[in-house]
Formats: sequence, structure tokens, C-alpha cells
Amino acid sequence: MQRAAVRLFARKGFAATGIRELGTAAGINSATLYHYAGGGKEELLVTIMRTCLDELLRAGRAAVASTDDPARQLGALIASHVGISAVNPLTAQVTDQEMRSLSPENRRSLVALRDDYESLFGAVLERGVRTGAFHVTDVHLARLAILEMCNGVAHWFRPDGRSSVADVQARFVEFGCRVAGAVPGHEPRALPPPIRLDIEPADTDREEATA
Amino acid sequence: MQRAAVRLFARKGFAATGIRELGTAAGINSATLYHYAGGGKEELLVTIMRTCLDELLRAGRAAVASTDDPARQLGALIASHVGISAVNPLTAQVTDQEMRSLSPENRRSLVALRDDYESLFGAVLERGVRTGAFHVTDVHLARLAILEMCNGVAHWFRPDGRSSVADVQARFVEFGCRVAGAVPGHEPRALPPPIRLDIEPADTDREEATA
Amino acid sequence: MQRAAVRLFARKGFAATGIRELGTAAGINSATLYHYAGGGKEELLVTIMRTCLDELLRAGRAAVASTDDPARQLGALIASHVGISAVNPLTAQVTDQEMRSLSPENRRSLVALRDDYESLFGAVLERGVRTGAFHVTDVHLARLAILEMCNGVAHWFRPDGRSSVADVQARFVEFGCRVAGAVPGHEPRALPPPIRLDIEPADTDREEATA
Amino acid sequence: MQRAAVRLFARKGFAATGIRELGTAAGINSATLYHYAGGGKEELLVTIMRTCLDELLRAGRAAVASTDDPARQLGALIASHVGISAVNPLTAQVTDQEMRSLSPENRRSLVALRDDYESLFGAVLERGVRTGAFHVTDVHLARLAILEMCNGVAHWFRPDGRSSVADVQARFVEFGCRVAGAVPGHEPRALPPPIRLDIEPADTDREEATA
DNA sequence: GATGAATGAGGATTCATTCAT
DNA sequence: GATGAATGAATCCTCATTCAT
Repeated sequence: MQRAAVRLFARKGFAATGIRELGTAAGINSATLYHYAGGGKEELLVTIMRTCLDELLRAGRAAVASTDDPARQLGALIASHVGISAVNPLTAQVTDQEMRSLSPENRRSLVALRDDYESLFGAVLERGVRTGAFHVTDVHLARLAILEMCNGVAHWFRPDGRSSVADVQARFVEFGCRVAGAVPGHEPRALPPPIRLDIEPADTDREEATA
Repeated sequence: MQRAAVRLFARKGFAATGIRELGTAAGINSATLYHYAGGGKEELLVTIMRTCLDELLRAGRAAVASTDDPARQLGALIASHVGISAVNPLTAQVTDQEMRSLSPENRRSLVALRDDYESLFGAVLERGVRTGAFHVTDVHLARLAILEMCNGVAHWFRPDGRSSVADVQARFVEFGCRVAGAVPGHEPRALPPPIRLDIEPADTDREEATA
Repeated sequence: MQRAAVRLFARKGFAATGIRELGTAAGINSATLYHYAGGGKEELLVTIMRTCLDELLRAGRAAVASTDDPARQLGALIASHVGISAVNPLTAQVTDQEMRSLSPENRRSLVALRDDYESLFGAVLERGVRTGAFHVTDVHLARLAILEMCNGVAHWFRPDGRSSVADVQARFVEFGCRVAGAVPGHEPRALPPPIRLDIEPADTDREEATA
Repeated sequence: MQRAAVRLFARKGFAATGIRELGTAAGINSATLYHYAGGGKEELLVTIMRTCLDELLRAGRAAVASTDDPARQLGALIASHVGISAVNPLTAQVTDQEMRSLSPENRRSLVALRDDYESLFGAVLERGVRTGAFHVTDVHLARLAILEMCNGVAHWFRPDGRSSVADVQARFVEFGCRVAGAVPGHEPRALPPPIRLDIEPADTDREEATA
């Protein structure tokens, strides 16, 4: 059921997805849906976003904790983010795009979660600038650039595309470090492979994409 | 009227925006809207997206034509894209996010337009790699990374934020060239300032942002 | 303009015909229509029906007055009715079918007109029965049968069909007299040819028909 | 619900009947209507017309099969048609008048059904003319005259009127045979009484009528 | 005389949701 | 646990009509 929600929200958007549609896609009656998600459509969305952000945050913190070297920290963060986005593209896409569809209360808590997560990047960058590991004129803009670059992965990545998850991770780590002005050679240590969330639909059928 | 549509579509999304709401925001009756946009909501969206993509394409081609040096071409493209996105953030945001809300016919033509535009980046990158101006392992991924990085500007840029349009342009040109592995020193020539589209709402009132 | 109204009312029905549609078909703006027909759609319909009923009544009275012989009177009435219906099929069709679309006041006066007309048939039949010219068990039912038979002409008659107006008139006079149980041989005298109303559209384009 | 639809369609016409109105008349919310008739108004109309035409066709075939004598066949056909029309006047009226309100696909199939039915009359008439049972100059016109005469019954018949169903049947059989020029004395055998369709509203409340 | 702009009311239909079964 | 029935509110859109130009 969650999987069906992820797929439809990703394909058509939250607002454009009907609750009957969700039921049909999940193989249940639309009324039955209220047994499992008493809060209706929005509860489904909240669960999706929270699941994704929780995992991003968990993996991100682990990435930061995996080393003391700012360049390696940044690389690990990017690898983590890109990995999760590539392995769970629909979930990540929904999480990235549907913040505006939430009611104020839910938005508040999830925005806070997202801000927590994004601050990981900010902190690493700032420390790296102080230690001389990075060379950027404006840390703030660098953080935004790197984050959006990574978020984009969820939009275009296709499991059957020309690049593997590992490829994309490696390239984007490189891109991110370049943006940060890091001196090369600080490859991040091998990290645990990105976890496939169980809310991510199996058959990733999306229309357009270009990976 | 178009301006009201841009604002609402950007804030709430196309599907979540009612036609009564559009009327109210434009100060007219919702029925009157059909005098000017016989095609209803979708016609408004199409106009918005086409206007934006047309301008991106026009400015992008001018950017490419402004020099022969790949690094300067890339810089000019990025400056153009970032400039347009920063000066017309709501329009650009809608254009970037609502492709899925279009009916098949309209989607086809607008996707084609977007692909035309994005291929400008691809062509410049490829030529630069051949000429040795750029150093990237995977041109394809580089193009995606740069484009998404630039698209992001529309999401967070605020005219009253801490960075001016020119600042953001300069930084993102730098970021993009770094991603492409360009050797520094090929600053793009000064380009005509980004054009403010007349469909971009005047008072940029958005909820969250961080520039 | 009246002609356009007749055509559309006949093809789609009064209620299903829009006023913009009427304007377009008449080559004018829908607002201009209110100069000529201040009463809107209904005024057009009333004019159509009154024109048709007036002509039926005028010609019917003339038919009755043309002779004293009941069989010839009946024949003349039928020839008149059938002639008018065949020469003005769309007008007659609308007149026959749209009584229910009228507002109460208009309906009252037009129903009265129609009843006046139909009573011509009733009177002739009754006199014929009294004089022994006709042989029917139930005058009332005979009148209804003959009238509906004749009304039907407007539904199926086609100017380019296999039967000419005169043919249909001759056959239906025969049918009517048979229904009334009239002894043959009382051919009605030649009557003035049916008048083509100027509200009847020129190019009689209807979908199905079978004459 | 179907009954309410028949009543309203007969009284006001299909196009002039609102869906809210249908709901109210059926004692349900207009939205509930879509549970039972997913196709909306038109589905209701199609059901009505198909039900009526199916019964006409069934009974008409039985009538033709009930004897070999053309005059008796014609009489049986007329008795059947008139009987059904008199017992289900509203249903028959709608069936006769609303063909034009159907969408092309539905119209096609229902027109085919109607043509099948009407061809029963044509076949009987033609055979009777060949065998010398009938005497008509133009079979085609005779068929049209008889059919319209019979169709008319649905327009004016009232259960509480001055004529019983059996009376009207007997008179119209007589009228029809006269039109066909049949020699008298071929009374049709007694047929099963006309079936009251369960979509025909119970309390036949119509405004004007004259039986 | 003619029209484009404008609108309130209403059109059919779909919505998310509840509830008895 | 699961669902068909039911509905009020909302959807987009079209309606007939008015009026300033």
C-alpha cells in the first residue's frame, strides 16, 4: 500500500492522486485504506517522507562519523545521499517535492528533520573551509549547489540506465568535492551500501529519464 | 492573471490550485478566466512553461554563440540559466516541476523544447571534453549534475536574500566549471542581464527559502 | 438567425442548444442576438412555433372552407398538413416536439393555438361520421391516429428522398381517408401548394431519414 | 432511480433534466447516482431505450411468428406496439424522442436496434403486398405512416383516459389494416397482454394529454 | 447596430471521507 | 479486517444574460 502510494505520488504528484486510485493500485478498497492509515492521504505522505528523511539522517550521521577528514566526510555524505536517492528514486523524489502538500503541523516537523539533515552538509563544509580542506567563496551557496545537484539524482536515475549506482556515487563525490574546492586524493572510505527502503516500489516504471 | 497563476502554481502546485482560487487571486471571476484562457488551467500552465523555456533557449543560444571557448560557453550558459532562474524564480520553479501535470500533447511539445535547451549544455560539454578544455569521466553525468545544480536556484533564491543575482551567477559559474574540470581563468564575457519575464509575479512572497 | 435556430433546435433539441452556438451558426455574436430577440432563446422558439402553427391554422381553415364534403375536407386538411410538414420539415419538427420547453405562459397560448388547429380535424371527422361519410368506431382515436400519422412526416421527410411532396400528400390523403373509413372517390380539389416558411433553413441537412 | 429518470426525461426531455434533479426525484444524493450508473445521465438513458427496444423487438418477433397470414401479422405487430406504448407510455415516449441525445457510439447501436424492429413492419407489409393481402401504392410510405401512427400512442395515452388499452389496440389494429388496404375479417389472434416494464414509473403523472 | 468583457448561477462529475454491514 | 453504499463539498467548466463601449 505504501509502495503504491510512493509510485503514484512520484508519477502524478500528491494533489493529483486520488484516494480511490491509491486503493486500486494497492489492490484494496479505498475504504480499507482508512484502517491502515486513519489520517488518509496525508498520513501516507508523511510516512513516506519521514521514512526517507530518517534514513538520510541516519546514514548521513554515520557518514560524518566515519572519519575526521572534511573531504572524506563530504564525500561520504554525498555518496550516502546519492546512493539512497538512486536506490530509492521514487521515495526520494516524493520527499524532495511534496513538502508543500503537507498540512502546517506536519510540514513543520518534517522541514525540521530536513533542515537537520541539510545542516550536516553545512557543518562539514564550514569545518572544511576553516581547516583549509575546502576553498569556496561562499559556503552557503556551495551547500545549496551540492545539495540540489544530489537531489537531482532522484529525478533522472534509472536502475536500468547507463550508469550503476556505484558509478553515479563515485562521479558525484568527485563533482561535489570539486565544487567544494577540495584537493583531490581524499577518497572516502568504503561505506555500507545504500539501503533499499521497503516503501520503494519494486518495478521502477517511470516515463522519462536519462541515466 | 498569468502572474497570479505563476504565483499559485509555484506555491501550491498545479493540481492543488483551484480555478476559483486563480480567479480570486487575479481579481476576476473564475468564469472570466475562460475568456482569456479558453483552455482553462492547463492553458495557463502551458503559457508559463513555454514562455520560460523560450527565454531559456533564446538566452542559452546567445550564450553559446557569444564565444568559441568551451569553458566560456559553459560559463555563459550557467550564468544565463542561473540569472533567469534567480530573476524569475517562481516561473522557473513551475517550469521545472510541473511537466507531469500536462496533458500528453502539451507535454510532448514542451518536453521537446526542454530537451532542445538541455542539449545546449550537452553539446558544449562534449566539445570541451574533445578539445581538452574539460576533464570529466562521464559527460552525461556531468551535464545532469550541472543542470540540476542550476535548476535548484529557482527553489531557494530570494531577491531579498543574502546573495545578489550577480553573486549567485558568479559562484555557480565557478561551481559548474569546477564540476566540468575546466582549468580556471576562463571567465565568461559579460552577458546581457537576465530578462525579467512579465509573467513573473512582482512581490515574490514565498514561505520558506534560505538564500 | 431564425433559420439557424430552427436548424439547431431540430437537430439537437431546444434545451441542448446553446445560445453561443446559435450566434455562431447565424454568423453573429451571441450578444447581438439579444437585439433582435430580447427574450433570448425562448423568444426564438416561440416565434418558430407560432409561425408554424399560424400557417397550419390558416391553411387548415382554408382547406375546410374549400368544400362542404367531409371526405374532401379531411383530404384537404391532410394534404395541407403533410404539405407544410414536408416543405418545412425542420420547423414542423420543432413545433411538434418542443412544446414542453416553453415557459408556462407561452405554452398556454401555443397549446391553445395547437388545440384550435387540431379541432379542425375533430370537427370534420365528427361531421363526417354524422353525415355517414366516415365509418369509425371512435372518432377521438381516429383523430389522434390521423394527426400523429401526419405529424410523423416532419420526422422522416427528405426533399431529396424517394417521394416528392405531392406523392406523400396523395398517399397520406389516401391513408387518412382509409383510417376514417371514407368511401373512396372523393378526391380533394387541388389546393394551393404548401408555402415554404421563410424561417425554414435552406439546406436541409439532417442526419438520418428514410423517405 | 430508473423510474425517476424515465419520468423526468419524458416530462422535460433528456437535455433539460439535471442530474441533481434526478437524484432528488429518486430520493438519493446526486453523487450516489454514480455508484449505480457510472456512466452518468447517458447510461440511464441508454438503459431505458435499450430496455424498451428489446421488449418491442421481442414482442414484435413473437407477433410475426404467431401466424402466417400477413394481415394477422400486421395486426399483431400493431397490437403489440400499441400495447407496449400504452402500458409504458413514458418509457416509449423517451425511446421515441431522445435518440438524438445519445453519444455517437450509443446512438449507433440503438439506431440499429430500432431499425431491426421497424424492419419487421416493412417485411410484413412487403410480403402482404406480394400475396395480395394488402393494397398500397407505396409500401414504404405505408410503413412510415403506420409506425408514426402507433408511436403517437405514447404521446397521448393516459391510463385513466376514456379508452382502455384493449380499446386502443383494437382501434389501431383496425386503422393500420385500413391503411394497408387489407380486406377486413382477419382479426389477429389473442396475444399475450403487453408487459409492463419495471422501469415505467407507477403513477403516470403527466401534464397534458387527451385520451 | 454590434460586440467583447464580465459574471452569478448552474451544469456534470469526482472528491475524500464515514458508516453500517 | 474489509467493503459497498452513501454523501456533502469541491472540482472544472459552460450557461444565459447584461452592459459599457
